[in-house]
Amino acid sequence: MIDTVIRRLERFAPLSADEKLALRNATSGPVQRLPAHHDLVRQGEPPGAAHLLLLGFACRYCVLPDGRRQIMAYLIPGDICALGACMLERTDHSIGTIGPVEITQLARERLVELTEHFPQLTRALWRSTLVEEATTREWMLNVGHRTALARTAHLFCELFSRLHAAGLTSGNACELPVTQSDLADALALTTVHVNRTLMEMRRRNLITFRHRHLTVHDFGGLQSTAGFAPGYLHLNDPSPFGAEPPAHEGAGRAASATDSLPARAH
Amino acid sequence: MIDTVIRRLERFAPLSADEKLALRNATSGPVQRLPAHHDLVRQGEPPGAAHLLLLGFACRYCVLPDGRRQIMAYLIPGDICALGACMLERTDHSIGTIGPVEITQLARERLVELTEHFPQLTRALWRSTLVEEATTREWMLNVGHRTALARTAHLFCELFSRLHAAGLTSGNACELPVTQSDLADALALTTVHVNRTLMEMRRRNLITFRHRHLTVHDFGGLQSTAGFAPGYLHLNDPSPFGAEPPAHEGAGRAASATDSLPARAH
DNA sequence: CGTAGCCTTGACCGCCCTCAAATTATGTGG
DNA sequence: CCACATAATTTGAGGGCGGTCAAGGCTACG
Repeated sequence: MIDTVIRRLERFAPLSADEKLALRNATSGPVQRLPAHHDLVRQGEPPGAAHLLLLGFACRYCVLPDGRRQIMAYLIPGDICALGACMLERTDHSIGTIGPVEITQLARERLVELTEHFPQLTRALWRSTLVEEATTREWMLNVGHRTALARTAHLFCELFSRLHAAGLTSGNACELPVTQSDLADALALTTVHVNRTLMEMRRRNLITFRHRHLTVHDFGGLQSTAGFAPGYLHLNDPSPFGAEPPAHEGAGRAASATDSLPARAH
Repeated sequence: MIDTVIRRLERFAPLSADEKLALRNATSGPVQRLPAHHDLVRQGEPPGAAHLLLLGFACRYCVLPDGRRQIMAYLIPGDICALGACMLERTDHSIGTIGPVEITQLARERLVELTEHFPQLTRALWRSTLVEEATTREWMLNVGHRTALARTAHLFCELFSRLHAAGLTSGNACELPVTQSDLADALALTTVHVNRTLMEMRRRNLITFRHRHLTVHDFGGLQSTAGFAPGYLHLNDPSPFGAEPPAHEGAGRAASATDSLPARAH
C-alpha cells in the first residue's frame, strides 16, 4: 500500500531514494484495526498523528449545532488521513471511520522531521493537500448548485474514478462500504431524498447501488448528468472506461484531454 | 503591506531573518493596478504567478456550464492570490478581481526557490493554504446546511473578522466593495433572494449594507443567527468587539476561548 | 429467531427560484 | 453640470425541489 502512496506522491514531485525510504520508515509501524464510527481526529482537539488508511473507508466531517453531520471528504485506502489537520495546531473538523478500517500511524514528530529535511517530499505532500482542497471546492459546487440527481451522480463519478485509480474497482463495479445515510451527509440531502434519487438513477439505468456495492451501467450518462470533469482530482491515470470527450463542457469548465471518461461499460 | 503578510505567516511558523528578507525581495516588484472583473488566473490554464493583493477585493471562482458563477473565496488586501494554484501544474479555478485592485507579483520561479531553501517559510505558506481549505469547508457547510439568513450572516461575520484582523475596519463598520450579485454568487443564492435577506437583516437590526459599506449593529446577534465560530480562520487576534462566549455552540462545533466574538457594538 | 439498523414509500409543506417590472445608483460624454 | 445609458437594487406573484413526518418492509447478525 505504501507503494501506491509513493506512486501518487511522485506525480506531485520527484522523490529521491532517501525521501522514499524515510517515508517508508515513517509508515512502517504496526497495523491497527479500528471499528466503524471511530474518530481518528476530533474537532477542536489538538491533532495527534496522521494515519495511512490501508483498508476501509473514512471521512472528514463536521457536526452542526443541531446535530446534522456534513461529510466533507471520503477517504479511501491509500489516503493519508489528517495530514492537513496534523500540520495545524488545532483541528476544525473530525475524521472518523465509516466501516471497520485498517490503518498505520504516521507520528506527528516524524512528519515534522520529514518536512524539515526533504523539500521535494514536502512539496509533494503540500500538493496532495491542495488536491484535497480542490476536491472540497468541487463539493461546494455540488451542494451549492447541483440538483439531487446531478449531485449524487457527481459523487459516484468521483468515487469511482478515485477507486479506479487506486486499483479498487473490478470492471464497472466496486465495493462502496457506505450507507445511504452516509451519502446523504456527504451530499447535504436527507436519506429519504437520497433513496428517491438512487431509485431514479436505477430507473435511468445509470447505476445500481445495493448492499454497499456499486455497479456503473453507463458512465458516460452518469458523467453528463453530473457535469463531472475529473481534472480537479489530478489523477492523470487512464480513465475507468477509456476515453471520450467529457460531456457538459460549457463556458469555463476545463478538463484536460488526457483524463476524460467514457460512455459505456462493457 | 508585506509586513502584514509576514506577521500573519509568523503565526504559522517562526521565520528567520533570511526568510523574511527573501520574502520581501520576492514581493518587491512594481505595483500593478488592475480594473474590475479582470482575471489573474484562469480556470484550466497553467498558473502564471502568484499575486500579493495590496488594495481592493478579488475572488476565487468557478463558472458552471450553465453560466452560473460560484465564488469560493473572497481575497482581501494582504492575501496571496493563487498561491495554491501556483503550486499545481494546472488550475481548476479562476481568480478574478471584484473591483479595481492593486497587486504586486510573486513569480512562480521565486516561489519554487523559496520553498526549496526555506523549510520554515514553506511550512508557513503550506499552513496558510490549509487555513484557506478550512475556510472552504466552512463555506461548504454554509451553502449545504444553512438558511439564506444564517448563510448571509455567516459570510458577514467571516468577512468582518478577517477585515478586522487586517486592520481594515473602523469601529463597527467597514468598506465591502462587492455587489449583491457578488454576494449571491458566494452564497449560492439568487440576487433577488440576497436582497430580501439583506432587507430582513436590516429589519432585525443586525447589519446594514448599502453603497458597498457594511455597518454591524449587533455582532452577537449576527453571530448567533449565523452559528459562526471563528476558530477555523486561525486569526488568534482580539475579536472585533471584545469577548463573549460564542453562541450556538452545540455538539461538536469547537471554538477556542481566545477568539470568540461579542454581542453588541457601542 | 429476534432485534436493530437500514431501506422504501407516501402525503404535505416551505424555502428559495423564476420571471417580470419598477426604481434607484453610477458613470460618461457633451 | 446635465442628459443619457448602464448597472444595481427593490418588489411582487407563482411554482418546484427537496425537507419533514410517519409508517412499513427488508437485511444482517447474534
